[in-house]
Amino acid sequence: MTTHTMREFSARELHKPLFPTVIGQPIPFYPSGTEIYSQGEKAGNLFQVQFGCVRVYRLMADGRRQISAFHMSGDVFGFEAEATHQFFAEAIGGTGVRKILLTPEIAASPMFLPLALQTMSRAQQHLLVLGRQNAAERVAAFLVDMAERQGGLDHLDLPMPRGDIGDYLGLTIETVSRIFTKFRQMGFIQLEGSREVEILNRQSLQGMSE
Amino acid sequence: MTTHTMREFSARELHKPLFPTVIGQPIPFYPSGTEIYSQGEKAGNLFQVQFGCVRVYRLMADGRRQISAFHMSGDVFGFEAEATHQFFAEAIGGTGVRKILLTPEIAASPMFLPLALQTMSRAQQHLLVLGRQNAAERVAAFLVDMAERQGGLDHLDLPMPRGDIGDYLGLTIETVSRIFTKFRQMGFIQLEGSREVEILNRQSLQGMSE
DNA sequence: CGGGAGATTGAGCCCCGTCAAAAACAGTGG
DNA sequence: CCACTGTTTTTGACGGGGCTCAATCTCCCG
Repeated sequence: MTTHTMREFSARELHKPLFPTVIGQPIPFYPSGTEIYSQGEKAGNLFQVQFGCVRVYRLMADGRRQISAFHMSGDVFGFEAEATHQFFAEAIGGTGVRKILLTPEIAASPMFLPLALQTMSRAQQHLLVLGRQNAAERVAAFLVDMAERQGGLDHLDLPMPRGDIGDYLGLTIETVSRIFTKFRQMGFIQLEGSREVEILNRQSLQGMSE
Repeated sequence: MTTHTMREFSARELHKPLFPTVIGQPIPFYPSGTEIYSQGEKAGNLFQVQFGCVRVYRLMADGRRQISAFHMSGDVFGFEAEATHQFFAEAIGGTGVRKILLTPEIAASPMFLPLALQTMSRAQQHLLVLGRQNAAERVAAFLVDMAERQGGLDHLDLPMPRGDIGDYLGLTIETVSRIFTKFRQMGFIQLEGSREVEILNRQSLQGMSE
């Protein structure tokens, strides 16, 4: 594990809180790869990403992994139907995560239900991708989704490594890499390093993922 | 479309209502294959299955279909993050569905959130199946899940045709059929017609789907 | 008994997973 | 600034699981 410097963040860097934060707590900083919660742990808190990115996933006994969602700046996650967490949540790269104590008042707040339903809706949308789309369509859908979530610009950052993308899309790391190469050769995207993507032909990507 | 006789159902046949029903409405009966709601339609109602079975699905432009859930007697469905439905819901076989007007009081009821979260949780669980399990594991998971939802007995009814199972599991109808045959040959299940399954070796099925 | 929908079975192929190696990249210390 | 090391990504060769196409079978109902 690489060492990281804990630091305080200025208010301007941080997302506007949707709910009151636990009083007196500094925004916790999670170094790359560290656990936010784990399967079996008692649930009952929500989390809001302030900066960075979080992966939420399940593991099978033999190590196969399915990432059910990536959460980016502003996203609220940690909704659970059970009393204990059914998933693992980990920071991807250094990530700031605000913890929200899940009180009855917050559960009754008008912000709460729409956020829970958004998590549901994203999962349902992703079922179509995993169940019925081929590798190229999955990667295209992923790029379009990431671009939208980063403000709809043509330039986007991928905070996560290829392995995470594969485990999110139900593909292997090699297949993801091959599709990226293919899209580059077809002139759909341009890569600047492995984590930065320039979308050159959004039409084609969008059409492919529908 | 086959013709069906509309009839009234005695109170004993019906599930105990979780929420008050729309006054004066008889429980609607949906003949096999009929639409309950469709994509783009205005959302804002919940539905509770009284008997029979419902499939909720999405379609791609080229006709590929992903069933995101089956809903059986007692289940509540129709939760949406948006103002319009993002899915189609259809009866499988003759099905009774109670409509629940989604008033602010019901949305605030203590029953409501857990039901919404259960829909979310089921979708997330299904992501692992679609993303990371092979055909045999998917069918095993499906059988175990259906058995649990029918009271944990070793005998279970499959209200839906093979095509629906395929579109739920992200497989073709042929692959589903082949796996059923394989499980029969391995002594895991016994088939009585195509819609009734006797589970002979639950251990193996369960172990396969974990 | 006949007709039709659904289910099963078979043959062949292709997409994507597996295994392996090379290349690109990042970090560390000299 | 560069050499060294470990990690991530890319690329290649190959095989297999599941899809496609097609034929047959089973099960209902009339």
